[in-house]
Amino acid sequence: MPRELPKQYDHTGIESDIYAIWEKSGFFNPDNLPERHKEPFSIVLPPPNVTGVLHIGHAYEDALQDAVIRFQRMRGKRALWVPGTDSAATATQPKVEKIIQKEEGKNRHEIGREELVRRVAAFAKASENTILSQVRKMGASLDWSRYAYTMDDARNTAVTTAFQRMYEAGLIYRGNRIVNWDPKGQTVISDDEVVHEERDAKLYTFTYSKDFPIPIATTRLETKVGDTAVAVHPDDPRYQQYIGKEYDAVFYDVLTHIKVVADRGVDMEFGTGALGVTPAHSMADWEIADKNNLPRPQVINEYAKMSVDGALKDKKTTEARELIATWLAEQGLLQKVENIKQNVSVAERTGGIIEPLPKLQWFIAVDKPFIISRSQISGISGGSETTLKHIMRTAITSGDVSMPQENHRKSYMHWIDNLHDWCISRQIWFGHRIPIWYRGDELFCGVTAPSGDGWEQDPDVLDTWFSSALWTFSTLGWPSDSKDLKTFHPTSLMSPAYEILFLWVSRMILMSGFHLGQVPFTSVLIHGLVRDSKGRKFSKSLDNGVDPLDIIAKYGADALRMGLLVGTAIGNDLKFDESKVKGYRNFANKLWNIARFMLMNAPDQPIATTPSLTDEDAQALNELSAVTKDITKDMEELRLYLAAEKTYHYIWHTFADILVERVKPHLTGTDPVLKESAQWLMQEALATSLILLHPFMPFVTEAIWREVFPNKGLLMIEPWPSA
RNA sequence: GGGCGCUUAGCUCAGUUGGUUAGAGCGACUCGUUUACACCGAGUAGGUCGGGGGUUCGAAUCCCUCAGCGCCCACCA
Repeated sequence: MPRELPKQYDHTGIESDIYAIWEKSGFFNPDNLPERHKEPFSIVLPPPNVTGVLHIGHAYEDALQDAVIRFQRMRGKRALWVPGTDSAATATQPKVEKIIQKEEGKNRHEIGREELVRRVAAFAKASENTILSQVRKMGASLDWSRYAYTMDDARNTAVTTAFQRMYEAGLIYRGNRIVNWDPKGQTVISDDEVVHEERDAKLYTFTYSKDFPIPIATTRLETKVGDTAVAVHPDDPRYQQYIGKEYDAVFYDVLTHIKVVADRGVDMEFGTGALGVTPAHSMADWEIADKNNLPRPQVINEYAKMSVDGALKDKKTTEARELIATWLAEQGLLQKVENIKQNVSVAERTGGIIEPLPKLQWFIAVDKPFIISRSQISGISGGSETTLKHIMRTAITSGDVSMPQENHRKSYMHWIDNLHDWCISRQIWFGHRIPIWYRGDELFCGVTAPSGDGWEQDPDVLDTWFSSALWTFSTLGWPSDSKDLKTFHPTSLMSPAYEILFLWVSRMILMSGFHLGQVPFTSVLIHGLVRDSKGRKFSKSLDNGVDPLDIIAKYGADALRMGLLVGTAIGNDLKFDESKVKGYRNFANKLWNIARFMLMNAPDQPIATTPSLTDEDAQALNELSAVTKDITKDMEELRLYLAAEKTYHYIWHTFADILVERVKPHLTGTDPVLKESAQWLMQEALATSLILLHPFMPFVTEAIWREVFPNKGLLMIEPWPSA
């Protein structure tokens, strides 16, 4: 008796039912896959923020990676996709602090470190389920049994072990350096978290005192009480005669001692051609002072207030600037004041104006030679001398990590060339605390606290990217020599947004290279950002957000996945277009109706062996086989947008529009040969179509598969046609 | 200042190592109540591939140049 499907495909309900069936099957876990799945293929999900909600960018990333992992699984690979979440401490702690401030009127110092950390951790854990259930809604075939969290025990062990080993290798050191201090967030931030904003500023030209021969220009008068030198270009005829001379001056009410030094970095054209050197409050000046062995007094503190003794003490920097300007004018030392545009460094997260300060921080030395004990990276042999920077460069140039998008590869190499030591300490409380303990002059570095009394742990925590950098192997059991690590590392693919190429991708290469002598992944597919229909980034202030869950509710996850993937070359930004998603909802219905039609005209049982076929039907199957081959190649070479579009096109404009129409009379006619040939064609074309489309639209294809081939197993592990 | 891109139909974009009349989706227009589907079907219009020059038998594709747009990095005190 022919079965009959409803006239319309309704994704509501079906999607969660299908996901439950998949999860129950156990096939998300490669250990449960049938015998034929031998060769490993692994991806580690870029962990979303544990306190976050699924946004359209995640949806895109999930669609992309799930398509790849489903394809590889059907091809017979031992496919593993590892899920996880990130504590994202620098985002999470302030969030919780804000809540506490609002509800209890207390700041973090009133709460205390231990209690705050406990609360932040609890908050993070409580929000975990939100993001995880949302990722499930996308249809992501993640192995939940291997779920990892950056702050769970296994990952904590990995982090402290990694720190200890690098410390012992001499690659982690503590140093006094000018860092980007964010007075608002009360922490150091990395260069990558600093943004530059153009602001109006006043450029003051003045001399320190009446007998000081060289005028200098600055926008930051208040820092000048901390000057210890004036730098001029060695070839500058105006100032050559003064090089090496030293002067005393009472600047405002601070006794300063200024030496004139030569430095080729000084631009003779800018300002007066002379640079007032403030070693403690400028990166460039710090280096000049270092070269010339000059003192480096700090005159501004962590709260962006003056710390110099005298009348300026505890004044805000802006206030001190006004006071000094007035004083200079009164003394007749101020030559001119100009209004200029200036780029101000601002903390991306808090909006605080960066105050460069000298601070004791922990760093990873990227240029320091060390002996790598073992290495599988081409061009770096075990036991040879190398540097972390060299590893990061070689991983790409050797091709061990394939980064086929040339533009991204170029900017990666350019970034490596300009890379400085990585400051890994942060002055917040929630996060991986630096595994260093002090007792008097003693210092201990270890995975666990030292025994004995009087030890105090370093108060700082690690940059969140430190733990993220270990992610490909910390999720697979490292530091133990686990089976997973041996089987699935290096992972097969990493697919991050270009935003985090430097922050994350490069640092994974660094860590994996040092700790395992391996690359973390063998290929990188960098994707673009999802923007709104006008090409703007999604942001709260623009209120242009699109909630993927709303879209899923309206059109289904399958349609959303297609809408995100089709027609966008991977690596370029894409504009989110709801009408496109709607189109793929219609497509799901089209496919559903092909199946409906087929079932209406099908024999009771699927035909087991090829019957005698008409020439036309045989040719149609040959064409399908050619299409399959083409699509398979696109999938292998990660041209997912083409594979998806071609599949769509075949199903709608060849299968539905041409084949179905052509065989209709045969199916309803009386010639048994024509009829059986047509039935076979329908059955085969549908089966292949479902397989080809499954990586992109897993729900509707699996749902149809269950209706049409109830005696077969799950479509998600159906073998991909070998073509 | 250094680096990387983009400019193809009204809109959003493909075009996979240069190869026959440049493609898709959406939109527009015309026609269609055929029992798979109106979340549909049949069809039509629409592009000198940003401008100019060059290489080649052949260029949207390679080179030079001009114009416009964007991103990343650094940052002048």
